[in-house]
Amino acid sequence: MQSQVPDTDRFASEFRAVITYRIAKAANLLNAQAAHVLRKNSSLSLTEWRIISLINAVDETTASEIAKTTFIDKGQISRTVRSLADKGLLLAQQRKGSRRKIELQLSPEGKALHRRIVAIMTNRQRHLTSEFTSEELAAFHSALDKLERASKKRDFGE
Amino acid sequence: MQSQVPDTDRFASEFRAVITYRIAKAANLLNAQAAHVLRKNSSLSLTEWRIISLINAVDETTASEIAKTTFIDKGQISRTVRSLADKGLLLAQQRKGSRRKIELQLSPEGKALHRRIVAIMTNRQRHLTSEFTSEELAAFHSALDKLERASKKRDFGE
DNA sequence: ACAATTTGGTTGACGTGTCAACCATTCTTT
DNA sequence: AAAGAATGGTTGACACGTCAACCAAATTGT
Repeated sequence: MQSQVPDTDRFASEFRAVITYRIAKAANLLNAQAAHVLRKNSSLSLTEWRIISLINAVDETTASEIAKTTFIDKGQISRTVRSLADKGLLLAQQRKGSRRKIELQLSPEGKALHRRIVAIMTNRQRHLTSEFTSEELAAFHSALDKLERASKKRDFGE
Repeated sequence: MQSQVPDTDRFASEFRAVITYRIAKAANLLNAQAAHVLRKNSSLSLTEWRIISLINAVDETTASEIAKTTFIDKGQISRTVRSLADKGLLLAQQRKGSRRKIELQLSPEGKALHRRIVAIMTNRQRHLTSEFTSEELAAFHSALDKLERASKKRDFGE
Protein backbone atom coordinates (compact mmCIF):
# COMPACT_ATOMS: atom_id res chain seq x y z
CA MET A 1 0.00 0.00 0.00
CA GLN A 2 2.67 2.40 1.06
CA SER A 3 5.88 3.02 -0.81
CA GLN A 4 8.12 0.03 -1.37
CA VAL A 5 11.21 2.22 -1.50
CA PRO A 6 13.41 1.91 1.59
CA ASP A 7 13.25 4.98 3.75
CA THR A 8 16.92 5.67 3.21
CA ASP A 9 16.22 6.44 -0.42
CA ARG A 10 13.85 9.23 0.33
CA PHE A 11 16.54 11.83 -0.28
CA ALA A 12 18.23 10.10 -3.14
CA SER A 13 15.71 10.89 -5.84
CA GLU A 14 15.57 14.49 -4.75
CA PHE A 15 19.30 15.08 -4.78
CA ARG A 16 20.55 12.79 -7.45
CA ALA A 17 20.24 15.63 -9.90
CA VAL A 18 22.08 18.16 -7.78
CA ILE A 19 25.46 17.94 -9.31
CA THR A 20 27.41 19.52 -6.49
CA TYR A 21 26.06 17.03 -3.95
CA ARG A 22 26.94 14.15 -6.13
CA ILE A 23 30.49 15.31 -6.71
CA ALA A 24 31.01 16.12 -3.06
CA LYS A 25 29.79 12.69 -2.09
CA ALA A 26 31.90 10.90 -4.67
CA ALA A 27 34.96 12.88 -3.63
CA ASN A 28 34.35 12.00 0.01
CA LEU A 29 34.02 8.32 -0.75
CA LEU A 30 37.12 8.32 -2.90
CA ASN A 31 39.18 10.25 -0.37
CA ALA A 32 38.10 7.93 2.40
CA GLN A 33 39.06 4.95 0.32
CA ALA A 34 42.46 6.42 -0.49
CA ALA A 35 43.10 7.32 3.13
CA HIS A 36 42.19 3.79 4.12
CA VAL A 37 44.57 2.28 1.57
CA LEU A 38 47.34 4.59 2.71
CA ARG A 39 46.86 3.77 6.37
CA LYS A 40 47.02 0.12 5.54
CA ASN A 41 50.19 0.38 3.50
CA SER A 42 52.11 3.28 4.97
CA SER A 43 52.03 5.96 7.59
CA LEU A 44 51.15 8.67 5.10
CA SER A 45 48.15 10.95 5.23
CA LEU A 46 46.35 11.70 2.00
CA THR A 47 47.92 15.15 1.73
CA GLU A 48 51.37 13.75 2.39
CA TRP A 49 50.88 11.22 -0.36
CA ARG A 50 49.64 13.83 -2.78
CA ILE A 51 52.59 16.05 -2.16
CA ILE A 52 54.99 13.15 -2.54
CA SER A 53 53.57 12.20 -5.89
CA LEU A 54 53.50 15.79 -7.07
CA ILE A 55 57.15 16.22 -6.24
CA ASN A 56 58.00 12.89 -7.80
CA ALA A 57 56.31 13.90 -11.02
CA VAL A 58 58.56 16.88 -11.61
CA ASP A 59 61.72 15.79 -9.79
CA GLU A 60 62.08 19.06 -7.95
CA THR A 61 59.77 21.95 -7.21
CA THR A 62 58.87 24.53 -4.60
CA ALA A 63 56.02 24.89 -2.16
CA SER A 64 54.47 27.81 -3.95
CA GLU A 65 54.43 25.97 -7.24
CA ILE A 66 52.50 23.15 -5.62
CA ALA A 67 50.11 25.61 -4.07
CA LYS A 68 49.41 27.34 -7.35
CA THR A 69 48.54 24.24 -9.30
CA THR A 70 46.73 22.18 -6.74
CA PHE A 71 44.88 24.79 -4.68
CA ILE A 72 46.14 23.12 -1.55
CA ASP A 73 46.55 25.80 1.11
CA LYS A 74 50.12 27.02 1.29
CA GLY A 75 50.11 26.84 5.06
CA GLN A 76 49.14 23.22 4.88
CA ILE A 77 51.88 22.58 2.35
CA SER A 78 54.42 24.20 4.60
CA ARG A 79 53.47 21.95 7.49
CA THR A 80 53.20 18.82 5.41
CA VAL A 81 56.61 19.44 3.87
CA ARG A 82 58.09 19.75 7.31
CA SER A 83 56.57 16.50 8.49
CA LEU A 84 57.76 14.69 5.37
CA ALA A 85 61.23 16.11 5.85
CA ASP A 86 61.17 14.97 9.47
CA LYS A 87 60.31 11.47 8.31
CA GLY A 88 63.27 11.62 5.96
CA LEU A 89 61.12 11.29 2.88
CA LEU A 90 62.05 14.53 1.24
CA LEU A 91 64.91 16.96 1.09
CA ALA A 92 64.31 20.67 1.40
CA GLN A 93 67.24 22.90 0.62
CA GLN A 94 67.81 26.44 -0.51
CA ARG A 95 67.81 26.75 -4.23
CA LYS A 96 71.25 28.03 -5.11
CA GLY A 97 71.16 31.63 -6.19
CA SER A 98 68.22 32.30 -3.91
CA ARG A 99 67.89 32.78 -0.20
CA ARG A 100 64.17 32.28 -0.24
CA LYS A 101 63.09 29.56 -2.62
CA ILE A 102 63.37 26.11 -1.17
CA GLU A 103 63.96 23.25 -3.51
CA LEU A 104 61.91 20.18 -2.70
CA GLN A 105 62.98 16.74 -3.84
CA LEU A 106 62.27 13.22 -2.70
CA SER A 107 65.01 11.49 -0.76
CA PRO A 108 65.96 7.95 -1.83
CA GLU A 109 63.61 6.67 0.89
CA GLY A 110 60.88 8.94 -0.43
CA LYS A 111 61.40 7.65 -3.93
CA ALA A 112 61.28 4.06 -2.76
CA LEU A 113 58.09 4.70 -0.83
CA HIS A 114 56.59 6.41 -3.83
CA ARG A 115 57.40 3.45 -6.04
CA ARG A 116 55.76 1.10 -3.60
CA ILE A 117 52.59 3.13 -3.12
CA VAL A 118 52.15 4.25 -6.68
CA ALA A 119 51.86 0.61 -7.71
CA ILE A 120 48.94 0.18 -5.34
CA MET A 121 47.33 3.41 -6.41
CA THR A 122 47.65 2.60 -10.07
CA ASN A 123 45.96 -0.66 -9.39
CA ARG A 124 43.22 1.21 -7.55
CA GLN A 125 42.73 3.62 -10.42
CA ARG A 126 42.37 0.67 -12.75
CA HIS A 127 39.76 -0.78 -10.44
CA LEU A 128 37.88 2.50 -10.23
CA THR A 129 37.71 2.97 -13.96
CA SER A 130 37.27 -0.66 -14.89
CA GLU A 131 33.67 -0.12 -15.92
CA PHE A 132 34.45 2.87 -18.09
CA THR A 133 34.97 2.72 -21.80
CA SER A 134 37.68 5.05 -22.99
CA GLU A 135 35.05 7.30 -24.51
CA GLU A 136 33.22 7.52 -21.22
CA LEU A 137 36.44 8.35 -19.47
CA ALA A 138 37.25 11.10 -21.93
CA ALA A 139 33.76 12.51 -21.58
CA PHE A 140 34.05 12.45 -17.82
CA HIS A 141 37.30 14.38 -17.92
CA SER A 142 35.86 16.95 -20.23
CA ALA A 143 32.85 17.36 -17.96
CA LEU A 144 35.19 17.99 -15.05
CA ASP A 145 37.00 20.59 -17.13
CA LYS A 146 33.76 22.42 -17.73
CA LEU A 147 32.81 22.29 -14.09
CA GLU A 148 36.18 23.55 -12.97
CA ARG A 149 35.96 26.47 -15.28
CA ALA A 150 32.44 27.31 -14.18
CA SER A 151 33.31 26.94 -10.51
CA LYS A 152 35.99 29.57 -10.71
CA LYS A 153 33.55 32.29 -11.49
CA ARG A 154 32.54 33.44 -8.08
CA ASP A 155 29.77 35.64 -9.36
CA PHE A 156 27.24 34.29 -11.76
CA GLY A 157 24.62 36.81 -12.49
CA GLU A 158 23.93 37.85 -8.93
CA MET B 1 64.66 27.31 -26.74
CA GLN B 2 63.24 25.98 -23.54
CA SER B 3 59.65 24.94 -23.00
CA GLN B 4 56.98 27.50 -23.74
CA VAL B 5 54.60 25.93 -21.25
CA PRO B 6 54.16 28.02 -18.11
CA ASP B 7 55.83 26.39 -15.13
CA THR B 8 52.51 26.05 -13.36
CA ASP B 9 51.42 23.52 -15.92
CA ARG B 10 54.22 21.11 -15.24
CA PHE B 11 52.01 18.95 -13.04
CA ALA B 12 48.86 19.26 -15.04
CA SER B 13 49.73 16.90 -17.84
CA GLU B 14 50.93 14.32 -15.37
CA PHE B 15 47.86 14.38 -13.18
CA ARG B 16 45.08 15.22 -15.53
CA ALA B 17 44.50 11.52 -16.02
CA VAL B 18 44.41 10.65 -12.35
CA ILE B 19 40.74 10.59 -11.81
CA THR B 20 40.76 10.89 -8.04
CA TYR B 21 42.86 14.06 -8.16
CA ARG B 22 40.55 15.59 -10.65
CA ILE B 23 37.43 14.84 -8.66
CA ALA B 24 38.97 16.00 -5.41
CA LYS B 25 39.99 19.25 -7.02
CA ALA B 26 36.63 19.83 -8.64
CA ALA B 27 34.87 19.09 -5.37
CA ASN B 28 37.12 21.54 -3.54
CA LEU B 29 36.48 24.27 -6.04
CA LEU B 30 32.74 23.68 -5.97
CA ASN B 31 32.59 23.57 -2.18
CA ALA B 32 34.60 26.74 -1.92
CA GLN B 33 32.28 28.45 -4.36
CA ALA B 34 29.21 27.28 -2.45
CA ALA B 35 30.66 28.40 0.87
CA HIS B 36 31.41 31.78 -0.63
CA VAL B 37 27.88 32.17 -1.95
CA LEU B 38 26.46 31.16 1.42
CA ARG B 39 28.64 33.57 3.35
CA LYS B 40 27.56 36.34 1.06
CA ASN B 41 23.86 35.59 1.37
CA SER B 42 23.41 34.10 4.82
CA SER B 43 25.20 33.05 7.94
CA LEU B 44 25.08 29.39 7.04
CA SER B 45 28.00 27.04 6.70
CA LEU B 46 27.96 24.55 3.87
CA THR B 47 27.01 21.68 6.17
CA GLU B 48 24.23 23.71 7.73
CA TRP B 49 22.88 24.48 4.31
CA ARG B 50 23.05 20.86 3.24
CA ILE B 51 21.19 19.70 6.27
CA ILE B 52 18.57 22.37 5.82
CA SER B 53 17.88 21.34 2.26
CA LEU B 54 17.85 17.67 3.14
CA ILE B 55 15.25 18.25 5.82
CA ASN B 56 13.26 20.48 3.54
CA ALA B 57 13.16 17.78 0.89
CA VAL B 58 11.38 15.28 3.09
CA ASP B 59 9.52 17.60 5.48
CA GLU B 60 10.63 15.72 8.54
CA THR B 61 13.38 13.27 9.28
CA THR B 62 15.88 12.17 11.92
CA ALA B 63 19.59 12.61 12.35
CA SER B 64 20.39 8.99 11.70
CA GLU B 65 18.46 8.96 8.48
CA ILE B 66 20.50 11.90 7.27
CA ALA B 67 23.68 10.17 8.33
CA LYS B 68 22.86 6.99 6.49
CA THR B 69 22.10 8.58 3.16
CA THR B 70 24.65 11.36 3.03
CA PHE B 71 27.66 9.83 4.78
CA ILE B 72 27.95 12.97 6.85
CA ASP B 73 29.36 12.02 10.23
CA LYS B 74 26.61 11.59 12.79
CA GLY B 75 28.53 13.57 15.37
CA GLN B 76 28.76 16.45 12.98
CA ILE B 77 25.07 16.18 12.26
CA SER B 78 24.31 16.28 15.95
CA ARG B 79 26.28 19.48 16.42
CA THR B 80 24.97 21.10 13.27
CA VAL B 81 21.41 20.33 14.26
CA ARG B 82 21.98 21.98 17.58
CA SER B 83 23.42 25.10 16.02
CA LEU B 84 20.52 25.31 13.58
CA ALA B 85 18.04 24.86 16.39
CA ASP B 86 19.80 27.60 18.36
CA LYS B 87 19.43 29.90 15.39
CA GLY B 88 15.73 29.07 15.32
CA LEU B 89 15.91 27.53 11.88
CA LEU B 90 14.73 24.09 12.79
CA LEU B 91 12.60 22.35 15.34
CA ALA B 92 13.81 19.22 17.06
CA GLN B 93 11.27 17.37 19.10
CA GLN B 94 10.71 13.87 20.33
CA ARG B 95 8.83 11.80 17.88
CA LYS B 96 5.66 10.84 19.66
CA GLY B 97 5.71 7.23 20.63
CA SER B 98 9.46 7.29 21.05
CA ARG B 99 11.74 8.61 23.71
CA ARG B 100 14.76 8.41 21.50
CA LYS B 101 14.07 9.43 17.94
CA ILE B 102 14.08 13.13 17.44
CA GLU B 103 11.96 14.56 14.69
CA LEU B 104 13.65 17.28 12.69
CA GLN B 105 11.65 19.85 10.77
CA LEU B 106 12.34 23.31 9.48
CA SER B 107 10.79 26.16 11.41
CA PRO B 108 8.92 28.82 9.42
CA GLU B 109 12.11 30.91 9.52
CA GLY B 110 14.06 27.91 8.29
CA LYS B 111 11.64 27.39 5.45
CA ALA B 112 11.81 31.03 4.47
CA LEU B 113 15.59 30.95 4.50
CA HIS B 114 15.55 27.79 2.43
CA ARG B 115 13.31 29.40 -0.15
CA ARG B 116 15.62 32.37 -0.43
CA ILE B 117 18.85 30.37 -0.72
CA VAL B 118 17.54 27.61 -2.91
CA ALA B 119 16.73 30.19 -5.55
CA ILE B 120 20.34 31.28 -5.60
CA MET B 121 21.62 27.73 -5.62
CA THR B 122 19.35 26.67 -8.42
CA ASN B 123 20.67 29.56 -10.39
CA ARG B 124 24.17 28.44 -9.60
CA GLN B 125 23.47 24.90 -10.70
CA ARG B 126 22.18 26.25 -13.97
CA HIS B 127 25.36 28.24 -14.39
CA LEU B 128 27.53 25.23 -13.61
CA THR B 129 25.83 22.98 -16.10
CA SER B 130 25.18 25.58 -18.75
CA GLU B 131 27.77 24.10 -21.07
CA PHE B 132 26.43 20.57 -20.74
CA THR B 133 24.07 18.95 -23.16
CA SER B 134 21.50 16.77 -21.47
CA GLU B 135 23.28 13.69 -22.81
CA GLU B 136 26.54 14.85 -21.30
CA LEU B 137 24.83 15.46 -18.01
CA ALA B 138 23.29 12.01 -17.98
CA ALA B 139 26.64 10.44 -18.85
CA PHE B 140 28.29 12.40 -16.08
CA HIS B 141 25.78 11.16 -13.54
CA SER B 142 26.18 7.59 -14.65
CA ALA B 143 29.96 7.92 -14.39
CA LEU B 144 29.56 9.15 -10.83
CA ASP B 145 27.35 6.15 -10.10
CA LYS B 146 30.04 3.80 -11.28
CA LEU B 147 32.70 5.56 -9.28
CA GLU B 148 30.61 5.51 -6.14
CA ARG B 149 30.07 1.83 -6.45
CA ALA B 150 33.73 1.15 -7.08
CA SER B 151 34.80 3.40 -4.22
CA LYS B 152 32.82 1.42 -1.70
CA LYS B 153 34.90 -1.66 -2.18
CA ARG B 154 37.69 -1.12 0.27
CA ASP B 155 39.70 -4.03 -1.01
CA PHE B 156 40.39 -4.42 -4.67
CA GLY B 157 42.66 -7.29 -5.30
CA GLU B 158 45.22 -6.44 -2.66
C1' DA C 1 69.51 53.94 -4.75
C1' DC C 2 65.38 54.01 -2.52
C1' DA C 3 60.47 53.06 -1.54
C1' DA C 4 56.73 50.37 -2.73
C1' DT C 5 54.99 46.02 -4.18
C1' DT C 6 55.13 41.24 -4.90
C1' DT C 7 56.60 36.71 -3.77
C1' DG C 8 57.94 32.46 -0.91
C1' DG C 9 57.29 30.64 3.11
C1' DT C 10 55.96 30.20 8.24
C1' DT C 11 52.95 30.55 11.96
C1' DG C 12 48.70 30.97 14.98
C1' DA C 13 43.89 30.87 15.50
C1' DC C 14 39.94 28.84 14.51
C1' DG C 15 36.35 26.07 12.11
C1' DT C 16 35.25 21.71 10.23
C1' DG C 17 35.74 16.69 9.67
C1' DT C 18 36.60 12.12 11.70
C1' DC C 19 36.91 8.53 15.03
C1' DA C 20 35.83 6.17 18.92
C1' DA C 21 33.71 5.92 23.43
C1' DC C 22 29.68 6.39 25.59
C1' DC C 23 24.67 6.47 27.42
C1' DA C 24 19.89 5.61 27.02
C1' DT C 25 16.39 3.38 24.60
C1' DT C 26 14.43 -0.05 21.75
C1' DC C 27 14.39 -4.53 19.52
C1' DT C 28 15.49 -9.45 19.47
C1' DT C 29 16.17 -13.70 21.38
C1' DT C 30 15.35 -17.04 24.61
C1' DA D 1 10.72 -11.10 31.57
C1' DA D 2 15.62 -10.83 31.36
C1' DA D 3 20.00 -10.72 28.68
C1' DG D 4 22.12 -9.35 24.68
C1' DA D 5 22.36 -6.89 20.51
C1' DA D 6 21.25 -3.04 17.77
C1' DT D 7 19.91 1.81 17.26
C1' DG D 8 19.69 7.03 17.96
C1' DG D 9 22.02 10.43 19.57
C1' DT D 10 25.76 13.08 22.29
C1' DT D 11 30.28 14.09 23.50
C1' DG D 12 35.50 14.53 23.64
C1' DA D 13 39.80 14.21 21.49
C1' DC D 14 42.30 14.98 17.75
C1' DA D 15 43.60 15.50 12.68
C1' DC D 16 43.01 18.37 8.95
C1' DG D 17 41.62 22.48 6.28
C1' DT D 18 41.22 27.50 5.93
C1' DC D 19 42.12 32.24 6.76
C1' DA D 20 44.69 36.00 7.84
C1' DA D 21 48.80 38.07 9.80
C1' DC D 22 53.35 38.14 9.39
C1' DC D 23 58.53 38.12 8.09
C1' DA D 24 62.21 38.16 4.98
C1' DA D 25 63.81 38.29 0.36
C1' DA D 26 63.20 39.72 -4.33
C1' DT D 27 61.35 42.57 -7.83
C1' DT D 28 59.54 46.75 -9.77
C1' DG D 29 58.94 51.65 -10.30
C1' DT D 30 60.73 56.25 -9.88
